[in-house]
Amino acid sequence: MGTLFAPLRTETAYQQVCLAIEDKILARALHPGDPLPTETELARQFAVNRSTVREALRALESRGLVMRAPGSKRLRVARPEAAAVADGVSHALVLHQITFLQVWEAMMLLEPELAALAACRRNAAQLSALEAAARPLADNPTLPADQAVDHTVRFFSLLAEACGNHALEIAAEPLTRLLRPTLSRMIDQVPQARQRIAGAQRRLLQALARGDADEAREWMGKHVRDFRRGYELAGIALNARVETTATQR
Amino acid sequence: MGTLFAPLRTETAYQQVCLAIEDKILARALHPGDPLPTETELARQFAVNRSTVREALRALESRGLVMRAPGSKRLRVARPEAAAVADGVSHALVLHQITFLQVWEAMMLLEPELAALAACRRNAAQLSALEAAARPLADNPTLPADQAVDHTVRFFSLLAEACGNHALEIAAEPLTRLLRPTLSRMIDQVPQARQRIAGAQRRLLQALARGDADEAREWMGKHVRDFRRGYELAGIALNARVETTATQR
DNA sequence: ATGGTCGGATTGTCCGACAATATAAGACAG
DNA sequence: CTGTCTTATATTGTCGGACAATCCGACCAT
Repeated sequence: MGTLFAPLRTETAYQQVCLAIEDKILARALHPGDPLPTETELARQFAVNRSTVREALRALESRGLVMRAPGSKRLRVARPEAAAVADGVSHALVLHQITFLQVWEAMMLLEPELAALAACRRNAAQLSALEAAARPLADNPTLPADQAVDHTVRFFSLLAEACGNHALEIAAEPLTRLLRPTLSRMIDQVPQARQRIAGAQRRLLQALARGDADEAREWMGKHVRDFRRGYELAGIALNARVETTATQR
Repeated sequence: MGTLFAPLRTETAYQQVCLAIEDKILARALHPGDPLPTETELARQFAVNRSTVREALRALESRGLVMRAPGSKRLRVARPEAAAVADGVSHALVLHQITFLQVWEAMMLLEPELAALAACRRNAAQLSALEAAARPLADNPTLPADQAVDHTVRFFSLLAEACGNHALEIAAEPLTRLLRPTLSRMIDQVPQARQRIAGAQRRLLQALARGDADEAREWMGKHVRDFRRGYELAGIALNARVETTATQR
């Protein structure tokens, strides 16, 4: 077993540049919001060609470690937002051929506790944002499926945000995202789906407003369980691989 | 509130190329393992310069959607491995200034259930891999802290792998990774830490071997709770921001 | 302060080049 | 025919330079 030599890694120039900048960001030598030096300046400092720097920057950019403010040219140090991270994770899950059942199992585990935490920690703004997200579906029982899905998914995201734990928020976000593609089919084919969702959201909101963690957990459990039943009713195989819609960003 | 216009997005060429390839991969038009066309060929097809293609490829590469086999020139379609995804997530969490307490809270939620699932679903190979990971620490109560950390973390990873749910595995991996940097400090300063860890792992293994989900959940709960106590004993502030070690890849 | 003009700086994209080396093709011995 | 060696070709990594578009800052006039 004791291998004497490890396969030696010769890192290309753009990888080294990428790692160097990444390390500086993670070590907080560069703070989110700070403008990055210009490409020519970086090329000068690393003593490489501008093209090489650019390749490194594209790698950092795609991971959300650097971003540019909308309508701006300059790259700035950033921290990857939940949405960006979730994107990467959900892509990985799709390619790993995750089944709906696995996604559901993970949601069953996370979401109720997440709701319980949110009941204790949500602030007023988050609560009203959640109420706003629930309203369209509650007011209009014949909302087009697309919009119903949007609001359902958004409700989950807002709730995760309200739970006061970024780690859990980021863990949960990809799951709801994977729900989306099949959800509209389900909502279309199961007549009572909209009403069940609206009902669960209403009870959840009441629990959140009261700060009743147990009640919130309870209803989120019912809510997530409903999805599974809905899929069964809609005839969607539970062991079908989850798909993905076109990249949302 | 009602903004009339949305900020219009003009996507640059390399972004379009990147998205085009990404879509093809996610839609399974390109399968993992398939070799990608050469850069010149891609440049021809997209009718852009090779430099532009390269920038797109670097973005895909950094997200693990394409990789090159070691010692190979050609890029191949790949699926992001758990390790790669966890890397991105943990970086995000670090930059979001997650506290140890939040990481611990998330682990408290995930790990016991994950252990329970693993008890039901682990196969023989996974079990023996777990045993092998636990052995060094069990045999040698004075193992250097670094190695003790390695094996502790590895045990978590293997357990996640054995739970039979990729979604949960990928959700849990970043958490244990965030544990690592501070863990060696804790193990060094708390004399009984090694023994507690080894004991918990032993009981967990027994439960896993028997397929006893409840027992596994129970002991994983104790195990994770121990970390918190260990941190308190070591005088590590629970609301300290988690850090990151140099990139591991 | 607001709005308009202008020049320099910066990025996005292109072109062409070359060394290093992986890959494929061919030659050759067993 | 199979396996190994040699050679030629293709491909990538990196470089240098170029140019249009456009963002930024300064300067100016109201």
